[in-house]
Amino acid sequence: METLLPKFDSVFSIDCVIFGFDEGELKILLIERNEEPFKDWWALPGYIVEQEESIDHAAERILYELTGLRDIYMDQFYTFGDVNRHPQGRVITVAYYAMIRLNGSKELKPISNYASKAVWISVNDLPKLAFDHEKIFSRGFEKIRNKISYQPIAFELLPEKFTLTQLQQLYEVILNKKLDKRNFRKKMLNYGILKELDEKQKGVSYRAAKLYKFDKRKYTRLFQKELTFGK
Amino acid sequence: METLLPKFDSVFSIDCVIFGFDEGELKILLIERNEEPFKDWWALPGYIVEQEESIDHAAERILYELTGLRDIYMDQFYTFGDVNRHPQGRVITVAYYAMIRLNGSKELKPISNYASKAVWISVNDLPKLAFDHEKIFSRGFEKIRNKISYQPIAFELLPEKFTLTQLQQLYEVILNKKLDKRNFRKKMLNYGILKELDEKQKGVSYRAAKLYKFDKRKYTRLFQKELTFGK
DNA sequence: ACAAAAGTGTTCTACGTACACCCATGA
DNA sequence: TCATGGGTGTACGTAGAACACTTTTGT
Repeated sequence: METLLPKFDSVFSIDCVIFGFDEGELKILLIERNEEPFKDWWALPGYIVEQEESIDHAAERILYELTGLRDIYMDQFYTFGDVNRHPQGRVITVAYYAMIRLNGSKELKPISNYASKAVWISVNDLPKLAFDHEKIFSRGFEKIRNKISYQPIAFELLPEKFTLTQLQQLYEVILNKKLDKRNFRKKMLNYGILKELDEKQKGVSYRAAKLYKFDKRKYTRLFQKELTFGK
Repeated sequence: METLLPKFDSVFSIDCVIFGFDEGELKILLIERNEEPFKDWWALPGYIVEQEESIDHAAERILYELTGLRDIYMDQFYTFGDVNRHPQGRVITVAYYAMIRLNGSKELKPISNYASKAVWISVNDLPKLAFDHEKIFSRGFEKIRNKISYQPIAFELLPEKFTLTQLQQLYEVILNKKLDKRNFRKKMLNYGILKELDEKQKGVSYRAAKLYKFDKRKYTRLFQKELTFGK
């Protein structure tokens, strides 16, 4: 391909804020870097975009390399382009968030070679992060906090079958406030996007709760537009 | 600066969707390119980010070169990174929108040399655009349509002193629907963020309307959070 | 006097919010 | 039988939505 474009010493990268919900806590996936710079620091999973790869594809690839998962809900949310954000040169990074169903079976398969390990860490308990990754995380968190109020993204984080209490807990940790149980349930059920199952929770030492499913079919039929959750 | 980073044939650029409101119409600023590729096509104003320049700075620079204006409301909204979006190589572009007070005096000072002219064109009457700029425009328009519902960005487009009818017209063109006059005025005035002036409209051949100002001081005092306009 | 837009209130409905107790289950 | 969360209803206040006529001003 002929190019008339000027050449700069510049690189694109992708960084991902990958959310999971487990044991009542909102977590993100962090890696421990085993490359300079910031070797041995915690960082968001991310890497350089390849020459012949779209940025969406790069985001999916990075997620796959770390988790073995495909077809995950991902969304681009901001691009960070300060001159000195990377100590070794000009790197502009496009940030994505993803939401993963942890399902108890949260085994990670880090196929990647740029991370010595990958772990889920509660968003309330994050270590210092490499580069400007704390800023990136904050902005991503703000984004989903915002989005959960008008889009049904919460269901991406829950197991397929969940109780209303689990759903409420998830809203509470993302919005960082207590919600009223009766009001929450009334509102949720009123939307008509939950399918009540004939099944109950198992293995709890108290009254078992009914299980529900997110009814995506009904959701898209009812709402071309948007909901307002969690307010 | 030592660099261990790989080198790609890749370039960052910025593209801007610059909105203005004039004669009851929402317009954007387009340039006619005088460089290949897409020479003589209409395009969004945009250019390559310089080596030692942040992307926010690049966006402001591009706006300044075309309009002579600084300190304008600008916001990054999406990054477009498909492999073949530029015919001459890999170009990832970060898109910004801006809002400009046209004020009748809408003279443009295109200091730039990559555009043979720049004009304001109604969003309802756009020509075919170069590259993927139609996609970029649509996404930017969607973004402000969304944002105007919960943030007071409309005032960035209006003259300092405006009538309630002008304000309503602006909401109507952005939201693309008719609003009820009485409800609109009641709601707007209830927020308490408009300052009623002792002045009236001039030069109209019918009953002159009261002029208002956006009271930014009151706005920030009242709302740490957000409003919901235009619904 | 006419044309054009300014300006103004009420009613109904829907939704958010506050609030506390009994129930079912497993240990 | 006890501990633990599951599950439920009412009353109030607020905000959005529907809806039409009179007033002012310049020509």
